[in-house]
Amino acid sequence: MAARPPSFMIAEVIVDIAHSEVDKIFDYVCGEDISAGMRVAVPFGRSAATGFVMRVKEKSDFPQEKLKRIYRAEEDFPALNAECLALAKKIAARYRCPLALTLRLFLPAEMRTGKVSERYRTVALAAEGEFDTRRAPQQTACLAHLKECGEEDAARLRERFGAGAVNALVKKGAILLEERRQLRDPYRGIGKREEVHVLTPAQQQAVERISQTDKTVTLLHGVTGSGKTEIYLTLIARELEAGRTAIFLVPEISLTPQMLSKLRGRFGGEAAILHSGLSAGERFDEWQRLRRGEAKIAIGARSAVFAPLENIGVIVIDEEHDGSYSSESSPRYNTFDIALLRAQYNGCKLVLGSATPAVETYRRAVEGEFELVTLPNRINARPLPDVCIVDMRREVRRGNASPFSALLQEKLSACLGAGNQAILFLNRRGFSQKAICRDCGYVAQCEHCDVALTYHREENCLKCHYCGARYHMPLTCPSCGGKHIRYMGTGTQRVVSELQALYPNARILRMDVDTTSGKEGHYRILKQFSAREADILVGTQMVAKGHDFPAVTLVGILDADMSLHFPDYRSGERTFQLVTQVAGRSGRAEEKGEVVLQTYDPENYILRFAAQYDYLGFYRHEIGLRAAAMFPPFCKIVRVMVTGEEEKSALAALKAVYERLQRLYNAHAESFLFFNKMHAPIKRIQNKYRYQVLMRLTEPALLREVYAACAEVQEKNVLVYVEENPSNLS
DNA sequence: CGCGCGCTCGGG
DNA sequence: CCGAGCGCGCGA
Repeated sequence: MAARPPSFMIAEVIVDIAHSEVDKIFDYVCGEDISAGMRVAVPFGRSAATGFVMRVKEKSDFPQEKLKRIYRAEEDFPALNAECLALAKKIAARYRCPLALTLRLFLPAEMRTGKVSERYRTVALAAEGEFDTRRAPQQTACLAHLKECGEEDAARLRERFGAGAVNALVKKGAILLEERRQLRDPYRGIGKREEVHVLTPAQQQAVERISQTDKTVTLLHGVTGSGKTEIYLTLIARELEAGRTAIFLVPEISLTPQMLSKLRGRFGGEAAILHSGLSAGERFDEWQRLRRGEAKIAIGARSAVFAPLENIGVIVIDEEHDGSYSSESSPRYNTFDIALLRAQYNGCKLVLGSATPAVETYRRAVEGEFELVTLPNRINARPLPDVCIVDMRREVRRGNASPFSALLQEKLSACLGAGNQAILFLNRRGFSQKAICRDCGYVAQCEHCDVALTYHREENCLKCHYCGARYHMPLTCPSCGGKHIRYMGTGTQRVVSELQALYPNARILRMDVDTTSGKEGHYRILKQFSAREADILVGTQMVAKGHDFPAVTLVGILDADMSLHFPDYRSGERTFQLVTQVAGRSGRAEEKGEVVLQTYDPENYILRFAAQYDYLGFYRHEIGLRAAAMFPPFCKIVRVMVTGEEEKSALAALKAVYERLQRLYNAHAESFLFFNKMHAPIKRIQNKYRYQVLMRLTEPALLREVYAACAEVQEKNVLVYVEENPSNLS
């Protein structure tokens, strides 16, 4: 006779406490009802904790008598599947963070805190057979009603016929009560079932190339309006037909109701939406639908990459260049990295889409690591708007001190005269930080780093955020000797007041952080503008994304180069993306659009290429510069941040981590382009002192050691973390 | 992370 | 000699 398996098992548990001290496996005794991936309640120390079952085994190496028993399972199903468990381990190893932290990524936060559970409603059904209700007219009526409509919500029944009558009927056995799970359904009713669109030959070809390539990753590079979305939807639909699932990722802000309606229209209830705008209950239920396999497509911002799906057929990352795909808190994962792991695990395709791909992504495509599919034409061959570059230095010389060039004023008048709408875009990135000469366009730069210097008001000096060098403020321009050196751009408020003076009859809407409170605020303003309650919309970055305004025929970019000299190696790339995106707001309907691009640097190659919609030209130029200066993708910029409220302990931690890193530097000096420790450019944020060790590495494998060094010096009161190619060096 | 144990120091 | 304060290490 075969040996019977033991009636109890051992569960390997990670307690849900995000601390390196308890980041290890604890063995517990459990029954047959416990399986890997389940959340469980366990005795821990002198109290209880929740934990994740990583594995179930037959025998423990830990002394038998010391083992305790799991109290219970938190749910009757494993919250995490095998893939999620494997992924959580990989992410924890890569970013050197406690496993509990990465396991949490896979669950809706509400589930952990226990504040949310499934919602049930009670349904009443009429039972078979005859029941005596002769002396109770309410009961008779109730039963008749129930027989007629088959079933009814119990609460409504009580409301109508009285709780007493209903309870009596239940007691008699005339009514059966049944608990049913009820889903809180966000966006119920939006999106009508749509006919499947017929693809253009170019779209069809793109779909086939993506399906047939043997590369895991495809970069779909298509100009605005080239129909990328329809390609994604077709790929997703194909996978669903084959019985697989899909993840569709979009940048944080682009989950507009328009987009949702389109997806719902195409996929109906098979699409589950995960994003921050949902209520806790809704998010929990959408997650639950995915986990149970009731929904097959997860749509959402970066966190949706952790969707509880199995058998994934395709993962799409739309607008792949968008900064919101990088996490800003621990673990600072990159959505692409996670998506790639999942694609490899599932043996499926990962599609990256953009009109303006990140330089690093495009390089990986041209180098052959990714399949590159290009859509050079708009779907109905409608031309892109013409872009006029205006030299603002000439405007200043002519005595025009207003934020609007003569050309822009002329075109604005024509636009408003024709009854159309206009958008004025104010590029506030790097606002009030750089020193620019209003006469010749000179921008103060660091001697060693080839990036613009940042003006520090409190010390009245210019600093380089890359090497920490300090410079005196120039009184006269070193280039032309002029005295009109300015430190500030123009705020939206001033633009609006000057605009109103020029066009007293125009209805002007302003959109920036001051006028928008939360996401609702954005939305309200965009809706107003869309409903043509205003003629001109003045705004910052926010106006660039989402939303079609068919009546907009003119876009003015007031200071296109404000983001150009931002102290970030990606400032050129960002400017190109921004200009392309803003220009895309003009002329969406029949009428051709126009764009006026104002700049103090009209010769700038980025603006030239952007005005021509020449991504390839931009890329070739930019990659050459990056190679010459040894910036990413030819190196990795790594910043180790040390922050803490006590200056002393923060400094001690900085010293400790610097010592370890210095050893690494000494051993691999040839792989370091730069290595230094210093104050972070902003020395204190929210009462926390900030120090940093800045490195530029040519050998990415050294990153592991950097993470290790940080994990070693991690202690309480101080936070030590690693940023890879940080987008914001403040 | 949260707790208790034990070491240390100060008071009468 | 005893009590309060804090730092360390444990938790299965």
